[in-house]
Amino acid sequence: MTTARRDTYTPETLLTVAVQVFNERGYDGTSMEHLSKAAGISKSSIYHHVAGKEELLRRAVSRALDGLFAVLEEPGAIRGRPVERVEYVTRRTVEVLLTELPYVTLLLRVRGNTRTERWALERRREFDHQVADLLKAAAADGDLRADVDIRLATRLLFGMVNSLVEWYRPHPGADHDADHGQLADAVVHMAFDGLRTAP
Amino acid sequence: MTTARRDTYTPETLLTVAVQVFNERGYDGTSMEHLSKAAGISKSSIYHHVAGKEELLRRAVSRALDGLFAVLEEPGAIRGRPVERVEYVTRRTVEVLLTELPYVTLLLRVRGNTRTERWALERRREFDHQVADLLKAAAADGDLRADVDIRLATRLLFGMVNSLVEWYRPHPGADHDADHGQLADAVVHMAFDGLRTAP
DNA sequence: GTCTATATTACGATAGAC
DNA sequence: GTCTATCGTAATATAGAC
Repeated sequence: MTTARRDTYTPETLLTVAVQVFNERGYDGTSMEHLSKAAGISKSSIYHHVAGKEELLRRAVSRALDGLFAVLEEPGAIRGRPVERVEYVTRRTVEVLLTELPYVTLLLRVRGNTRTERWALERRREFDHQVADLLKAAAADGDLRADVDIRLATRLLFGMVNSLVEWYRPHPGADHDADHGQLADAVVHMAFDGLRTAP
Repeated sequence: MTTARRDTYTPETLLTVAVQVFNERGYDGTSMEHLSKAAGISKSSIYHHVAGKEELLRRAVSRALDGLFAVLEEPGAIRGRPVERVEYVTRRTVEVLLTELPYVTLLLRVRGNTRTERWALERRREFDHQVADLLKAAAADGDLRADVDIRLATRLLFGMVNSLVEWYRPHPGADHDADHGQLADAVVHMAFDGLRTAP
């Protein structure tokens, strides 16, 4: 395949740089000047690769959404008891979030000012809705505490999962898959079993 | 005291309008033009009340931080077993977050591009650190599951709590105190006891 | 593919009249 | 306290040379 070293940009490699800057400064707080400095090429050179700032945003959130929706198609998400499927989806969502960290981070910070942003928000809602349906089925099976409001539980669960983007940073030179798996386990454990010793 | 109706702005009443727009469009995505439209006065009139955009941000995040830090001074946060103090602080943090919703929302979205933003981030970290210390003490007492990493648990707990700003909207004409209390109960219950039926 | 130069618009903030 | 008019700067994006 291609070697890692590249001395000319493609839309893909440029995206890597752009998403990092977007996440540091915020999308609206990032100018094409900021991007050009970070990429080490001039502003006009960026326009040679992409149509503009919003295309970079669209590519980034698309990648994040594709990763998340793919989880819902995996065998573990469509077979078995609902409660097991929910746990599977939660675990895999954490893993995708960590693997595609910069892209998901950007997705979760979108506000809705442009058409692209509103489209992203809509697809996010659709994902959340599908997981909420799974939780509902698990509750109907009696596998979740009866006093839990499902809509609320879904939101708190995602709140916990999504908050990972606020602090997680990959460990240099570590086994990322193992790292992500452990973190996913911790999230699932806390969400479903709680923090307390003796319930 | 003063009547609710005001036909001229004060820094306080202007802040109410500004924070709402900031939360809808993002701070960086909000121009003085946007603010002037929302407030129904001209841009230059805004400068009569406040020094500029950043002062509005500073006032807003200060209010949020003051509310949060005040929780740590309450009797329930400084007396009793650590595990009870953690639960108390969690519950009260939720309540303050809901009572001061627009201000805390803005605080939680600050990126660090200006001096004001970096100051806000620093104070937030300090608050988180103090709660982490409480959790640590609760774990030392054996009141939290032994396999839980405290640093991680703190982050997930705050992730869950802070995510409320992403979807909670006050119910018009409802008893807000009761509403907030119920939500706080649900959050504490999920965090400490989990979602599952039979652990 | 990358550059310099520039068009054009939007932004934060100020001046000064009323 | 609010306005219109405007300044200076920084933004997105394009033109055209190399």
